[in-house]
Amino acid sequence: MPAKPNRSRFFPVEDFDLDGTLDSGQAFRWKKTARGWEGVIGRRWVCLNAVKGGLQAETARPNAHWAWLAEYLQIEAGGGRRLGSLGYRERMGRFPKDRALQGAVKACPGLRLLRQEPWECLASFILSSTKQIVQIRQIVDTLCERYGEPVPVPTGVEPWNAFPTARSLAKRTEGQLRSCKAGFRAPYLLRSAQLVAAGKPDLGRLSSRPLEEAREALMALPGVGRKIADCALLFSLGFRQVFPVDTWILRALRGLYFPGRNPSPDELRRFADSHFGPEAGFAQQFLFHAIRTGRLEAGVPKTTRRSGKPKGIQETRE
DNA sequence: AACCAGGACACAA
DNA sequence: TTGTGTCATGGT
Repeated sequence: MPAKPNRSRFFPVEDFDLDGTLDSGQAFRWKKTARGWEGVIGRRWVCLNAVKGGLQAETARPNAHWAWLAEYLQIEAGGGRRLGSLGYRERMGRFPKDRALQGAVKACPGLRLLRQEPWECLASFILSSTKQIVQIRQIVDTLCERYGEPVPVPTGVEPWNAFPTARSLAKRTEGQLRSCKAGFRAPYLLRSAQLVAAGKPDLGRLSSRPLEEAREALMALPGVGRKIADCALLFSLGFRQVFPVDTWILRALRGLYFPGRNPSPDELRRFADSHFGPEAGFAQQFLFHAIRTGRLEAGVPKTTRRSGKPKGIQETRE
């Protein structure tokens, strides 16, 4: 069925905000250049551009099929009809109809969830703790530069490397990883790489296991707590119901859903699990991006002490 | 120039 | 269980 292998391909899709999605803190390697959004997926260099009616993709080598890219972007692979938008809107239709989330959705049209390589995603988030997104990118870039395999790029494009495999990182020393500015995360990354390289756990198989088992397996890795495990589950293993609670979301939930109160992170996780439903992770990405880009005011100063009584959330009727 | 960043962990109380 | 200090580095 595939046409003859080609280096470029048009994906008809509506409601895909490429800028927002590739710069929303879920993936850390995309760079906007004069050519477009450049990045590496697996061992392939890719350049993406938003064009009328969809996305235009360019690769370095001809592709017999493009399923790998459709999978990453979470859009339909088929050509011809316009696809990808239906599922998108259907999923948003499963969101709760509260004012805060609906505001975030309206503020971030076309924001999408990607499906990344599990190891790259997990390793990136191990490096994310108490780091700003720009700094995570910097560490990841350095790791790729030093320990990733070169991938083919078109002539005239700067060299790109793949994200280093777990096996590659497992061979390094803690000092080497620290010199990539990984700081206190270096031993976590090293030991996790060694375990993953040994198949403990086999990341590729986690996506077909029950959520709790997959989460438990991830949290057994050094440097992987609840939040980082949840990011890997959501962004790379297909568990769309998982709602990672980080400092941004913590403040957002408190400000938007519990004004005047100060629930614990654990309580907020329980609230999120019961409130946001089967697309909770998708909802989280809207809240996160809306708050982080200043399009939605959480308006709550950070506090460590908790007090106050619960207030009902605001509901808007359809 | 302080303050804080898409946290995890060991260790109190 | 829930609360603290610590970890390394750099942006704002």
